[in-house]
Amino acid sequence: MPARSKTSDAEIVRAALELLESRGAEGFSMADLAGAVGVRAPSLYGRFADRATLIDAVEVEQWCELGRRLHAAATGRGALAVLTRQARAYRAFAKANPAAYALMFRIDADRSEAGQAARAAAVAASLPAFAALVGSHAALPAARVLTPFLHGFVSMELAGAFRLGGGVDAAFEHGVATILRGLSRAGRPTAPPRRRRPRRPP
Amino acid sequence: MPARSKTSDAEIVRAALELLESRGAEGFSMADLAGAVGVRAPSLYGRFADRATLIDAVEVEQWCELGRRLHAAATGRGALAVLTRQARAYRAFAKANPAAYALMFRIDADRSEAGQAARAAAVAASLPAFAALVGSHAALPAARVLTPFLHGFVSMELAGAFRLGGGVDAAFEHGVATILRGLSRAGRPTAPPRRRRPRRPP
DNA sequence: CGGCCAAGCCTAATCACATTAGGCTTGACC
DNA sequence: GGTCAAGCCTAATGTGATTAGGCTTGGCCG
Repeated sequence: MPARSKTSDAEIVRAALELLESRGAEGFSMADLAGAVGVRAPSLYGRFADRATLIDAVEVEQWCELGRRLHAAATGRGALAVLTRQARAYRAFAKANPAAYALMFRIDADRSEAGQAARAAAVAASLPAFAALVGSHAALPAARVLTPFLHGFVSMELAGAFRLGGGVDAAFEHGVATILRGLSRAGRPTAPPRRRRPRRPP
Repeated sequence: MPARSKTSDAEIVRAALELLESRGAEGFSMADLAGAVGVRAPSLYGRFADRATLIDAVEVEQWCELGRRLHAAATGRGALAVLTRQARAYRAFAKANPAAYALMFRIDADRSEAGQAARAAAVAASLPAFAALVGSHAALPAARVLTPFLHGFVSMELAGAFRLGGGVDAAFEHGVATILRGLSRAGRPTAPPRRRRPRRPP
């Protein structure tokens, strides 16, 4: 590989994230990004097909990061405690990286393979705790109650909803607790078995 | 007012919404929009300061529309039934107008006054039902559990999450039911009174 | 009735970016 | 000591928002 690089894919992605966070999705230009890593705009196209691809790479990176944090929050025992910790980690991540977070959930844009995978991996981080809480059969439906709440809550928070007064932190804790309570009591989705431990000896 | 107009603010907003829905937020250009209402791009600037202002107007219009639908769904009695109906109306609206929905919750962009108000009005449509369910004291915290779930769910659905299998419709119903169950049983947020009907005779 | 004037449009710039074309340099490898 | 691909760069090109300046229309006032 002749001619040593002035930068790297990883550095570009990192710089892009930084720019995105500081100036918002608007005001983010290829030229600025290039400047941030010490090259000219056209040089970026040797590494990423176009702006969309680049942004996609940032998104993937952020899904991985979120996955890491959720895994980190999964230590300790007690499904309720773990899920609560993960919920807080999730919100903290979103608030610390609002632009990236917006990216991760932008509605348009077809996802790349890598994006799908990274997202799925992140989401999967909390499945074990759900399984412990409601049984492996009901884990996915249960995740589909808390996860949307988390996403909805932080995205509304970031979008500046919640202006009717009252503490936002308290509302969050209240929501998590309410949902976990609703989940742990009863609440089978369609028609799974009543209890775990199937296949008893005949 | 001399020189009769070829179009109107309202028609422009309507056309913009249509374009937005059909081509996505990208691919939406002032020139296309102008063409759709029979004028040239620069003429739009006589009515809206710039693209952002125009998009804002679309957003406000959509908040009003959502508010109308939620109000329409609020008929009939039984707080649980009303909230369930509103939840379905909410999801139906989002799925029918995905681009508009994305607009309504875009994270960046400072909201205009009108935007704030329209949003608040829409959100307020379900407060009475929550009050009936959990008492007026706890209505707001309760709304802040279900509403984020609704938003999170449909926005994840639109963003193409939920690929791990299982019926999405069923997951939605399950989520709504779970949360309403969690809310109706117990679940006071911070430290409000145990029961309604305060102020008993001394 | 004829002139005045603002509203509403239009055409022709201007500007900011993304993206492409074509070419120079460097250093690994022969 | 020459070859060649990687990695950059400068100079276009193209698209889309936005601005500048001017034409037309029709209500209204004398």
